[in-house]
Amino acid sequence: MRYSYQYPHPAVTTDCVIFGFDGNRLNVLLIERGIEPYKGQWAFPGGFIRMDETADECARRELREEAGLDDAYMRQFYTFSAVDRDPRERVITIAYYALVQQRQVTGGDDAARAQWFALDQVPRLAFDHDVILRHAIDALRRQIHFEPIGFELLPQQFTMTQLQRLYEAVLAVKFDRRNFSNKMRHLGLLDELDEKSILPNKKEAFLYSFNRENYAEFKERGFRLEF
Amino acid sequence: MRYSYQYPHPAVTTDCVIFGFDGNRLNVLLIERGIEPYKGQWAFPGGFIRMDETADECARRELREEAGLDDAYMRQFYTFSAVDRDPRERVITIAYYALVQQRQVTGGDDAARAQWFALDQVPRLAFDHDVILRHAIDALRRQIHFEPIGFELLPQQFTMTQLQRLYEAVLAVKFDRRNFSNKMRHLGLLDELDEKSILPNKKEAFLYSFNRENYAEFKERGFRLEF
DNA sequence: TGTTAATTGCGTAAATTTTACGCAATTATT
DNA sequence: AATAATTGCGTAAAATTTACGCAATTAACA
Repeated sequence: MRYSYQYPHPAVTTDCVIFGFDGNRLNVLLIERGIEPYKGQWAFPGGFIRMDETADECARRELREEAGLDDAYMRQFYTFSAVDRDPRERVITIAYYALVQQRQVTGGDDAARAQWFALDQVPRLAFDHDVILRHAIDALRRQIHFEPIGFELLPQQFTMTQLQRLYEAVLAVKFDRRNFSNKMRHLGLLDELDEKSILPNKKEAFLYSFNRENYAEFKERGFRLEF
Repeated sequence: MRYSYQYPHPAVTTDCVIFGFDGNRLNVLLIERGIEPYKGQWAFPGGFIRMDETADECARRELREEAGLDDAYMRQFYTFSAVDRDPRERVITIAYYALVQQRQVTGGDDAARAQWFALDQVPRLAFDHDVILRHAIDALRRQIHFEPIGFELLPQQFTMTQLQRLYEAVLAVKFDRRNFSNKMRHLGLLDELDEKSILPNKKEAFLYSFNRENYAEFKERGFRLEF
């Protein structure tokens, strides 16, 4: 008991919902807790903020320490402050979601066990992390309308079908293959590459990459897919 | 110095950007600080979170205490955590914006002085509140595409022109009067009332009100105005 | 009181975008 | 060799967006 204040202070943590895309479905990376409370249950990587780091830095550090992930796309989406969301003490958590290429991480490292779960197979989570997950999905869906966020989930080069599967997975809808392709190509967000893909069990297809020059403008002006 | 912890805890506050609409422009309500730091400078109403209240409750309490506002529409939009954003100690603030009918509040009450400022006439603000304001405007613009948020800023009954002015003020664009009206009426979001308005210096016009039944669906599915 | 300007209601034609498909060519599977 | 899946390239119809016209009413002002 070494740090004292005139008024009570809550503890502050960051938690990070990590979304990955396996080419077909959207998944989340969970960590099995090694300590109480909720020992043995699944939770998002996260931890207490240090006095010399911002929330962004904290979230990024936890991501590295607990999930072995560097350079992930991250976004703060909500701060959860229910009074009794942590049994130990008053803890307010600043929640982020991250988008990563799923193959980057397979197992976690260190002591903790990390595992990918499909969105409809997520077990009961520690703390109020169920609530946090629901909010994260909502935030991601909202964001995907305004920003070409999905590109963070795909490899540098991808086929149109891969891109479509991603959008379908995030928004939980189905698009017409030809219309999706037409719309995407006319948006100017993609560069059509000369190469073609060689994917297992697939016919070869054109490869695309993300056009960084137009990225900023689409972030500003927003863009929307039919649905 | 009466509250001690094993690890250092940051202080946590909420701050609230209050948007009002005067029929023509979007304004923010600022409070002149009566105490150090930044005494005499303008800032958003806000204050330290209590251990028995959520951030939502805290923001609502501060709104009532400092701006005399009850029942405002409020929304958390970002948490600011720069290490030295407060000269006193490490303070993390959970930021909200509120939408109110501007006539509800004129002057603040209590000791503090409250005043409406047009967005382009906001003075230098205390702390990092300039940054917070910028983020709040961005968040509001983003939100207005998905949710019929603007209705919180208008009286129960309003004319189509009033609604258009509101959207124009928030998005900083101009719409064609006839197209705006057509689109809005076809959206099904409005109830056309039998009454007509009697506004000063205006020709009488039909009054509309917000159709609460369709509100939820539009929150879900989103809707977008041309621009 | 007469004239001008602003405001409102009600259109409509053209341009653009969305939507719903067809069809042939290539590749994997059996 | 036959069948199914995948991809590329269209196109016509439907729906929406965009850019205006025009008359009627009210306010403002000479």
